[in-house]
Amino acid sequence: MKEKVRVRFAPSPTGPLHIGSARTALFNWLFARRHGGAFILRIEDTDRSRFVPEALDDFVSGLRWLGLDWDEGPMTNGKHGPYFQSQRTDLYREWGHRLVELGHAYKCWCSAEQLRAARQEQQRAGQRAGYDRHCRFLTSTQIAELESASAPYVIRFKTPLQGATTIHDLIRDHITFEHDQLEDLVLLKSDGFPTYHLANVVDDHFMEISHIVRADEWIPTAPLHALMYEALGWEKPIYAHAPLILNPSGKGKLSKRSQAFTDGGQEVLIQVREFRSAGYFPQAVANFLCNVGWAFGDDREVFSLAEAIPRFDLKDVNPSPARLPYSKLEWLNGVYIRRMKPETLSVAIRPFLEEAGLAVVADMLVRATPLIQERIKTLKDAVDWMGFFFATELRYEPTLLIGKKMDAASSLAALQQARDMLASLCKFDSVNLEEGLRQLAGKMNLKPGPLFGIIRVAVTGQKVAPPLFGTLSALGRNQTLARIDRALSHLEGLSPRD
RNA sequence: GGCCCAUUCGUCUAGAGGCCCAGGACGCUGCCCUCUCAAGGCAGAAACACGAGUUCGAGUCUCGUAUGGGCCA
Repeated sequence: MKEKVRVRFAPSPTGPLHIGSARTALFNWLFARRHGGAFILRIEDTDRSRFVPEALDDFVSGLRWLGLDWDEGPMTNGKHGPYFQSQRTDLYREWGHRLVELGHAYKCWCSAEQLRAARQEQQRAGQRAGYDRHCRFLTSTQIAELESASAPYVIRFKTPLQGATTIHDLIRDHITFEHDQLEDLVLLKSDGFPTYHLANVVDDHFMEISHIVRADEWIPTAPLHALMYEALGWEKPIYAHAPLILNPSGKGKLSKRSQAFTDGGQEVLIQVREFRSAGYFPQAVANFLCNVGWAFGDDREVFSLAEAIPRFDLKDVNPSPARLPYSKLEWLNGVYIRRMKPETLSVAIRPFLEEAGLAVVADMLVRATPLIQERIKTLKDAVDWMGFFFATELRYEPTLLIGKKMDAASSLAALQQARDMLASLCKFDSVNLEEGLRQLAGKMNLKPGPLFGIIRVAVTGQKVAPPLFGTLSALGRNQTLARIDRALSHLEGLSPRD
């Protein structure tokens, strides 16, 4: 076993950073940090047809946002670069041919038509599908002939026909594959580009990767890779196949989805950047991801990555696939929000308000933030909870102004008296407001609830809003009175008096 | 269809043979607090897929079945 822990996260730049990939990256990172090892970022960009140029930026910003820093890879130094597979194709070609020289791989000249015909023949005969190994058994004269015709070929791995390969996996112990179930897969394509298998094995070897932590879905390729290491005489890394993340329905893996969708009313986020723009904190998302497939211990659910590092071990990762408990993320994000300093929170909230088109007033924001801190679950929630502070004109159904068990006329009278009292109140702060309004309710023989409700709608335009007295005081006397005046005219419209 | 993986409350999980008539968390329900909504407090409902075996004893080990999933076709 290699003495130094070196792990890698090796995404293909085919789209934005997926939450499932992020979880794999997180486990790699935790493992590296736990053992004082290196976390390497490698970009597997040999598939030109699916290449998305913006993907790299998205990976970089997504990983950084989550707090996962890499020791080697794009934008950092490293002795094992380059870290883009597209810049290493000579290496793959070299080792692909070396495998042929060593007798562990062979050139295959079969055309697409030949392959299709062979497959159909196998199906008809009820045999196992897969390449029929035609070129594996070519005679040397046949090979020489094809070589001299310089016909296009691929390089296939020569899988042993008998025996079995056992993969040692940190998360699931041993997994054994019979060789007669394996295929002679393509390593090097006819255009000279490597397949995933070749590039992966070559890179992991030369980058001195000690542990391969990847998703469950790669288990079937593990025996091929192990066989390749053996053929090349290279030391094998240790495998750890992390459980898959499933769709919320439990049907199918989440990775198949590329962007957010709605499932039974629940918004299902897929891309890391979607979590970000939905108003989740990176600490909460990272914490949340840790709790799927792994447990901190001591019945603790809330913790930082720094706290997780010393306790993390791949051996403790739960092998069964899981869905993301999104409702738990909401709760967790709320926990982080409640723990923050209000000033910090208001800074985080601001862009979300602006995004919603609100004209944010800085000191109003600072005054209002404590009122909503324990009520919002995401930063985006702030738009609904404090948007009215910044609205120039409130829009609401005037009948909402009618108090519970009251009519328009009595509501109008109550609001009018409240307005007079608020206008004359000596100090417009929470304590005074509460005292004044409660006294007023008593004087008018009203229960406080209905009265406060009328004022709440008048001032916020909503039936549900932050605590009334704090809201009024944060809003200030002028705004409060102006909004009440508007409400009074609404009520007058509802109760025409002669 | 072949190979492979997995299976504890609705969900995420703890549990490495007796500490488990199974613990925590989210969610849900009820009560308390209360100006609405939250937050908080208290209480509650809720699970070892099934069947054999090993063992004095199995959620925990073995095998089979079922179900779900992955890869390939």
